[in-house]
Amino acid sequence: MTDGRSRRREDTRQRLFEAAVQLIAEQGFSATTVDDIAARAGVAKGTVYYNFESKTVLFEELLRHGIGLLTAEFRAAVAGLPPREALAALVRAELEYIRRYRAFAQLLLSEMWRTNREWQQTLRLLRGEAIEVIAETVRSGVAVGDLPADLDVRTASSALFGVGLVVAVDWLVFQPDRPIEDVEEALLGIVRRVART
Amino acid sequence: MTDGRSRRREDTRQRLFEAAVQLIAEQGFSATTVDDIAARAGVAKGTVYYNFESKTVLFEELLRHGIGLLTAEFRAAVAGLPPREALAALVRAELEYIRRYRAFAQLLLSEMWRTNREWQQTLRLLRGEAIEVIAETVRSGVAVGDLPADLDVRTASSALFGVGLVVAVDWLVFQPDRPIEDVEEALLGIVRRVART
DNA sequence: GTTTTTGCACTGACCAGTCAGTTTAAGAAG
DNA sequence: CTTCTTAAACTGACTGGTCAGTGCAAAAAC
Repeated sequence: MTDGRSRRREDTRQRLFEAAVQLIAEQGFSATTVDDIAARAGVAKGTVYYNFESKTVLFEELLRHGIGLLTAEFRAAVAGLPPREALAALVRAELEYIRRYRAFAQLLLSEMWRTNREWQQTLRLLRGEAIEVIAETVRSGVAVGDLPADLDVRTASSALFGVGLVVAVDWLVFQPDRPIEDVEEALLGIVRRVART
Repeated sequence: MTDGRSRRREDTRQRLFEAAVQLIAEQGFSATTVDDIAARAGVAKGTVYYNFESKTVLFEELLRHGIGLLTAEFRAAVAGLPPREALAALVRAELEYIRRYRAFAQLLLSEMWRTNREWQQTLRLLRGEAIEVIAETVRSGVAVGDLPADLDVRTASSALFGVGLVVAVDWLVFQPDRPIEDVEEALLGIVRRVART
C-alpha cells in the first residue's frame, strides 16, 4: 500500500535488480538463491522480501523493467527515419543495448523460449511489444517499396531480433576479445544485404 | 551383441534421454528434478542412477548425443555441394533437425550461452564442432568467389547457426499454427539474399 | 515518529544421491 | 520342458542438505 517510495528504497531495489540480473544470467533462475542475490546486493535477506513479494515477482519486475527499456530504445532509434535506415538503427540500438546490459541480454536469450514457467505469459507479452516495433518498420518498408516486396514480415522481424541477440551474446560469451565494432559492422553488412531491393 | 539385457538397458537409457530432454527444454536443468525425469520415463529413481553417474552426467551425455547428431547431419547435407547450394542445404538441415528434435533445440537455445555451469566446457566444444562445418562452407565459398568477398566468416557462421535456432524455436513456441514450409521458405529467402555476390 | 533496513533464528518443503532388497533374462542342469 | 543359479537391471524408502519464505526486535535513515 505504501507506494510513496523513497529514493533510498528505489536505490535498494535497483541494487537488487543488478545483483539478480547478473546471477540469473550466469546460472538461471532456479539455480540462483535469494540469499545469493541479497549477498551480492550487499543487503539483508529480509530486505529482499520487504521490497518484493517473492523471488518470482522480483524476476517478473526485472523482466518488465529490462524489456521496457529495450522497447523504448527501439522506439527512439527508429523515430523519423525512413525504413531502410531505421532498420540499421534498430540493429545498432540492439547491440548498444546488449553492450550496456549484457547480463540482461544473456538472461533474455536463456529464458525467452522456455515454456511451463510462471512468468512465461509476462515474457510473451513483452517480447511482442519489442518485436512489434521492428515489425512496423519492416512492414512500412515493404509497403513503401523501400524493402524487398517478398520479405516475410513476421519471419524477418523475429529473425532480426533473434540474430542480434544471438550474435551479440555469442560474441560476449565465445569471442570476448573481439572488438564490438567488428561484430556490429559485420552484422550491419548482413542486414544491409537483406534490405537491398 | 543384441543381448536382451543390453537391449533392455539401451531402451531405458533412451527413455531417460527423451524424458530429460522434454523436461529440461520446458523448465531448464536446475528446475527439473531427477524424480520428474524418472517418473516421465516410467522408471524408478534408482534406475536413473544405475544408468548415469549423476544428473549432470546424464545431461552432458544428452548434449553430446544431440549435438553429435546435428553435426553429422550438417556434414551429410553439405557433402559434395558447391558453397552456395551447401549453404541452403545447411539451413534446410538445421530446420529439419529442429522439427525432428524440437525439445532438444529448445534446450540448446536456452542453455547454450550460459556461463558458470559445470557443463559449459562440454557445450563450448560441441558448439565449435557444429559451427565449424558451417564456417568451412562459408570460407570456401568466399575463397572461390561463390559468396560475397566482404562476408565476415566468423560472424556469418554463428549468425547462420543462431538465426536458424531462433527462428525455428520462435516458430515452435510463439507461432505453432504456422506451417514450417512458410518459415523455411522465408528463411531461405533471407539467406539467399545474403549469399548473393 | 515513520519508513526502511538489519540480523538471525526458524520452518517446512523439496531434492540429489544412496543402498538393501526384488525382479528379470538367459543359460545350465536335471 | 522344467527347475535352479547367477548376474544384470531395477526399485523405492530413506538421508542429509539446501532453500524460499517467515517473524520479529532493534537500529538506522529520513
